[in-house]
Amino acid sequence: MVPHITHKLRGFEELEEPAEQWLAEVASRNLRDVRPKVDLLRQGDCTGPMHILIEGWAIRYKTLEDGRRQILSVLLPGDLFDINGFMASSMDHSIAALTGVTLARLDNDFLDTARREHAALEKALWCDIHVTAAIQREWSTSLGQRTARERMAHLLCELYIRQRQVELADGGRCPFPLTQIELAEALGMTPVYVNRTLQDLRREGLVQLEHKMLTIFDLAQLKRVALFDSGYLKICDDDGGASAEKESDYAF
Amino acid sequence: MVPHITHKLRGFEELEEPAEQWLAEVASRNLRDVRPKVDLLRQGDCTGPMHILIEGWAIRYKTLEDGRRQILSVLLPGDLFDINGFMASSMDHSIAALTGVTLARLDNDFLDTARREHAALEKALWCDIHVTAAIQREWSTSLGQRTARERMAHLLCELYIRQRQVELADGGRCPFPLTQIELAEALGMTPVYVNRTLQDLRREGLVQLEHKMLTIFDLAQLKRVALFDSGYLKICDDDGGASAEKESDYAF
DNA sequence: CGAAGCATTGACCCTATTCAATTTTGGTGG
DNA sequence: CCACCAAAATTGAATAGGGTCAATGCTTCG
Repeated sequence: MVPHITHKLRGFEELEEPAEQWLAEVASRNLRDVRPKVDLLRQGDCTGPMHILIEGWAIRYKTLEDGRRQILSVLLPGDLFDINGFMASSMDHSIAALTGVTLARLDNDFLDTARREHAALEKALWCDIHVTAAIQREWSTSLGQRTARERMAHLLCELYIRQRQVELADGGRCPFPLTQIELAEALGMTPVYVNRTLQDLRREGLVQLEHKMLTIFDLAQLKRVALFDSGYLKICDDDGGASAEKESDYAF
Repeated sequence: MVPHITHKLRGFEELEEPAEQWLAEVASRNLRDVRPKVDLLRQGDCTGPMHILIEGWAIRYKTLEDGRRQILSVLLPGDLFDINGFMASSMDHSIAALTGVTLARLDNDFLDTARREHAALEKALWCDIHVTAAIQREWSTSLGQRTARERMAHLLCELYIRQRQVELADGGRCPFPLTQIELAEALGMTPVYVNRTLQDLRREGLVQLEHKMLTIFDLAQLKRVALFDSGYLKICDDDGGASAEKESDYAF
């Protein structure tokens, strides 16, 4: 049973067998389960140790004094946080479990050990950090420049492709536990308009969203709608007419 | 003549004399001047070596296929880029000189040397990276949740305070070379509305923006308008009624 | 002194918000 | 298995925040 993070890191660097074993081991030690909606780390807290999200979805978010909330990014199985947290400073944002989640807490020497003993893996970790920052920038671009419809399409593409990278999506279908309210907080729009926007996309036969599952009927077209430029995720990102076929063709 | 970056890093960690000397030296070697509006690094390029921005302003930005452009952040004197660039991957965004700028190119072993020989300085560099990421998140929050007026006020606060950290601002006044068009691209709004928003803030006696200089008449009030929570910059951030007085009181 | 870029203004319009009501879903306990 | 409740999804109508278009004035700089 290969953990999700391994799939993701393989996309960045070829990993040696010992590195994969070590990774699988640290990803199965110090596990902790957290119930849905619980904050893992709150704005103002001291930063904690590094973690891998093993199962479930989490979010980073920021709250304004008056209660408005912006979801800053979505953490999927295989994602790391908080890197760099080790330098005692305080959190500028919060992290919360969206669904029930399982976390693996990493030892403080995780990065050092990776550097010393598994060079390729360390490089892959840096790539991952780099991609994480690129995702953040893409969100800014979406929020600043894309219309509601484009933003929605873009987020659906991102979350589908990122899940595909960790083997959680296939044939145009993937888990999608975000409520419309949460989508609204991520996209900087109102729940009402999220609903209407989703209906438009559905009516056009592009996507379907029910029972916490997303189905993308036409990924290529959805990407066109989103002005989605896959470069920033730097990995497998084929599409082809029907998203069910042609699941290969890595850009890396 | 202490370089701007030294002022900033001092805000994060007490620096030893040898560290400061080394920093001043690397900040004065391998200098390069670039004219206004020139791209330093373009979307799709391979990432280059690390640099310090010595003088002038630069921007990170991202362009959509159809030409829409989002400014992702503003680089001020003393800012570093691109950290982590060393791992051969391609740029997901561009960096351009906004004004004429002076850059110092850093050797590839810059971070390693810092780690080996100037521990406090290395820590300060990590803090800086951390703050840079926090700024990015704050922009997302602005773009997603704040109104045009709040966003504008917030950006003015940010750029004033960041300049104060590198001794470029004082008594409510600082350089401000952004055009209204560029402000629009940073704030995700149109130039026309930027103009109207600025006029509102001016009419209320909060700010003035002319001859590439920003004057903030009432920082405390401007922050209130912006829902500005200074924690994310983790440094000097007093205000007090009139922003001209009481330039002390560090939060770090 | 001319031209290009930037700032400003007015009028109109549209995307997305607000408010409020209704229906559906999912989870819980009896 | 059904009844119940809270949370989420959906709908409609009215509205506002900010965009669009187009014209004019102002700078700056070669």
